[in-house]
Amino acid sequence: MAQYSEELDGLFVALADPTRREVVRRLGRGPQSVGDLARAFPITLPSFMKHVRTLEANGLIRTTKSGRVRTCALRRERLALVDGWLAEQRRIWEDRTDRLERLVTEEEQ
Amino acid sequence: MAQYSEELDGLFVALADPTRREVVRRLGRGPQSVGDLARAFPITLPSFMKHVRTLEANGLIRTTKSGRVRTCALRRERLALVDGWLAEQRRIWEDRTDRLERLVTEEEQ
DNA sequence: CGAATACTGTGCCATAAGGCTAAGTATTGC
DNA sequence: GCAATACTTAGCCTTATGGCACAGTATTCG
Repeated sequence: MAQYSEELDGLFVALADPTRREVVRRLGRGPQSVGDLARAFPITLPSFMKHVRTLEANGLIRTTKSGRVRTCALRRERLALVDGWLAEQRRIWEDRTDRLERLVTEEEQ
Repeated sequence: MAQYSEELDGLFVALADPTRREVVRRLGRGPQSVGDLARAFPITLPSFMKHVRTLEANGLIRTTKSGRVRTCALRRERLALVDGWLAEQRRIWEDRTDRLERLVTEEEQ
């Protein structure tokens, strides 16, 4: 099970929930308070807060509290890690097709 | 909760497990039988088969049975959907920074 | 044909995930 | 200061997830 990454795992788990993915989408437009975000979803605040905590625990967002308001902001550099994993898969696949092509070319000779 | 996609949801859920992510990685190098794949993991075959079924149900792999051997192959075009979602987030963020920059530029005048 | 191989199906189990209500706590506005 | 606001905490519930053992089916090999 080479190449196991707990970090990547958390990121994918965090993104595996539609509510959390939508939060990420909204935060892409800029920071927002928990309350403002929550209003967009059909679940209770405590339930919503769990998602916020999950996102923060897995590093996808950063939150700060000022007075009674907690503000959330996206951490783009962490989304880049997911991107990196996908890029790796592409690279593996491309290496493979390159090898296959060489093989076919050689056989054609 | 605009923009909800059950398809994307399945893809992220499928990729949220390290075993399944590793299977995807291995299949990037080319198709492989369930048995050959399973040997790389410290779980029983029935447990491993669940992962295979999850991957197939969410469209990340295709499997075919010939004789008593089931062969798995990666569906790259489906990984591209995940890529697409990430690209969208990047686009949203870039639009936003463009707007912010315009704002800053205007204020500087 | 009989044994070995490669899954497949069933049922059980423990934990985690995601939701809720109800009751706090800390700030802010009147 | 008192009420409203904006979370927070706690506890509970249901379903989903990931793992297991054990037994079965279908192919293939000697």
